[in-house]
Amino acid sequence: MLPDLKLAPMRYVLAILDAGGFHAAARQLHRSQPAISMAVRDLEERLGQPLFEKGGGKALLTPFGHWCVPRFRELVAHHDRVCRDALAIARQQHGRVDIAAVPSVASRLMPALLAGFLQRYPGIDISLQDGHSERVNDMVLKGEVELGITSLWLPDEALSFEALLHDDIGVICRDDHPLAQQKALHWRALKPYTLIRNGTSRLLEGSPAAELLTHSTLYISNMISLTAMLEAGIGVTTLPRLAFQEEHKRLRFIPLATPHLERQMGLLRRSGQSLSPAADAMYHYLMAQLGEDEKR
Amino acid sequence: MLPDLKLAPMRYVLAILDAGGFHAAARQLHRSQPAISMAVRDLEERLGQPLFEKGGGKALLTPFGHWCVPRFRELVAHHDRVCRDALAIARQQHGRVDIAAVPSVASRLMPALLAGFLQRYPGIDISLQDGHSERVNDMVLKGEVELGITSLWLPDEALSFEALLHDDIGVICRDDHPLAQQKALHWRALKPYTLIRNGTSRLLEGSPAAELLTHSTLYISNMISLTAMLEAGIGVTTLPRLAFQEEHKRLRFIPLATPHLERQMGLLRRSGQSLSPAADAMYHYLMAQLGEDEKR
DNA sequence: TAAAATGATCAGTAAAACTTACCACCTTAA
DNA sequence: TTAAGGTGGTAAGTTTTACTGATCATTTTA
Repeated sequence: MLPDLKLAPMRYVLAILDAGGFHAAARQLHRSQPAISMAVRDLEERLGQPLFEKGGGKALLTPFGHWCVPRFRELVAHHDRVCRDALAIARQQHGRVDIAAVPSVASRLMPALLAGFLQRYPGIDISLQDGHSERVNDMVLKGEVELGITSLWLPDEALSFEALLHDDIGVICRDDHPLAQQKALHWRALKPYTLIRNGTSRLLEGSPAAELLTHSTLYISNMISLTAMLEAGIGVTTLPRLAFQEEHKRLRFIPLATPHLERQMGLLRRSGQSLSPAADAMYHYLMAQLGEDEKR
Repeated sequence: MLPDLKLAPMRYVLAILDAGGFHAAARQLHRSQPAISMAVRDLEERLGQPLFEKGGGKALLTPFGHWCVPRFRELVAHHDRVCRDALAIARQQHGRVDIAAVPSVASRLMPALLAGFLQRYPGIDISLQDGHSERVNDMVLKGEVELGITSLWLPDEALSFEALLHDDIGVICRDDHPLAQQKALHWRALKPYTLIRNGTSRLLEGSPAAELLTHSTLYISNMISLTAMLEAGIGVTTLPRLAFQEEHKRLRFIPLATPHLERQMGLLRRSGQSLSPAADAMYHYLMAQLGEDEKR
């Protein structure tokens, strides 16, 4: 019923009009002139009506041709628009990535990383939101974001995790605290002091230092409240180094030497679901940037 | 720069989604399954990004595929719409004809003809306007209408005329007029009577009867005024038979036997300019209908 | 665990699109 | 007038593209 009209002959028709003749169109399209003639004739046969007047020496449209040409123009323009947009996205010149990151990464690492990414891929829109590790995990799993930066949580069938960097656990205390001058600590050195637990305290679980948690009576989830407590000298806490905000002048970070604890930070994505071109660019960019940092 | 993305592979992609798989799509499209696979792979290569997830057994879209598919849908739908409309016009299922006709034809012949045409081509819009022969000529020449029905005026390079029917010239008089009972007349029989000239009187020119015009002092262009004059018994006039309105009970039409005068009615169109499909249908319809009438 | 799906691959083939060479026609300029 | 330079159309042959049929590797279903 519908003879499948191809776009190329329509392009030829438009070129004939724009260039003002079959020969001129052929030159413009880098085709031979007979190719144009034959394609146009074929198109006319499919339509069942001529598009060009046959008699005169010049290329003039029939009334039917006059009706067709504007629609051909629109259709070809539509086609080109779709192609251009699709290619721009495929080539990562446009697009959008939604990322989630654990607060420490989001605030300490991402600003510099995203600045570099934006420079490299000026057309890509980025959305970054932070959340604790379970939330990041969940957002990736539910497809709310394509990429997550978090410490490895539960290994999951539906998620794939690529390690990026290690983040050492240490103790945070005020500069006048007895431990403040130490270079490294054994976990037992903490026993005499008040330990404030926080969201990252679970990183101690499964290690000898877990014993400390059982004696702790204070839990603060909010980082601002936590630093306020520490600055007030109420006690000490453990944090990954990245989560320690160096701008607090009176607080010190002392690495925990025994046991040596670290959290593994990495890129989380859904397995079995490939990334959008933009997210793919982000994925490889982060791997390259942070993998490099790791080597130093 | 722009790899020319063809519509067929886009159709394949859509069919894969609709049918739920490569095999099902192949069946639906009456193609072999490898044809689908290869076309999709080619499309993906042109875009530079896969559209379908490769791992799993099922046909699932990548995020990039999800972005592309709605645009492919729109584009394909646009293409089909243009094709369908163009074919409908080419096949004379839609379209528009503008016609002009001399008043006698417009009022006496066209109603029945157009009724038949409308029945045969229900989708075609028709515009009919009347005017005297020079005006019809002019409208065709200026492209205001595609077809004109008129008596041959000046043979013109830019116009082509196809004869349709002969229209005999006769005399119109009231039923109580001395000539009213005649079957046919010689022009000299009119000499004693008042001759009212009208727009068609020029048809007498170039014949012996032209002498009558020189003695006529009354010219009425409007047909309603003319019949009123005739019914009032003011005089007689000459008219082509078609222009004589038979519903005037007191008026008689007597053919002019010597000289036998007739106007040649025909279809006028621009030469060198082909007709729109709808006008072409009208052209051939009129030729067939009136040519047939002529034979009877 | 066999059977029946899925999609991918490869060689061969049929169809399309294109090129080269040539023709017929019209217009323009010497 | 003729010849040159333009128009587009035609025919044979070649390249490119699109497709089929047979076959394979996997995964899913029974």
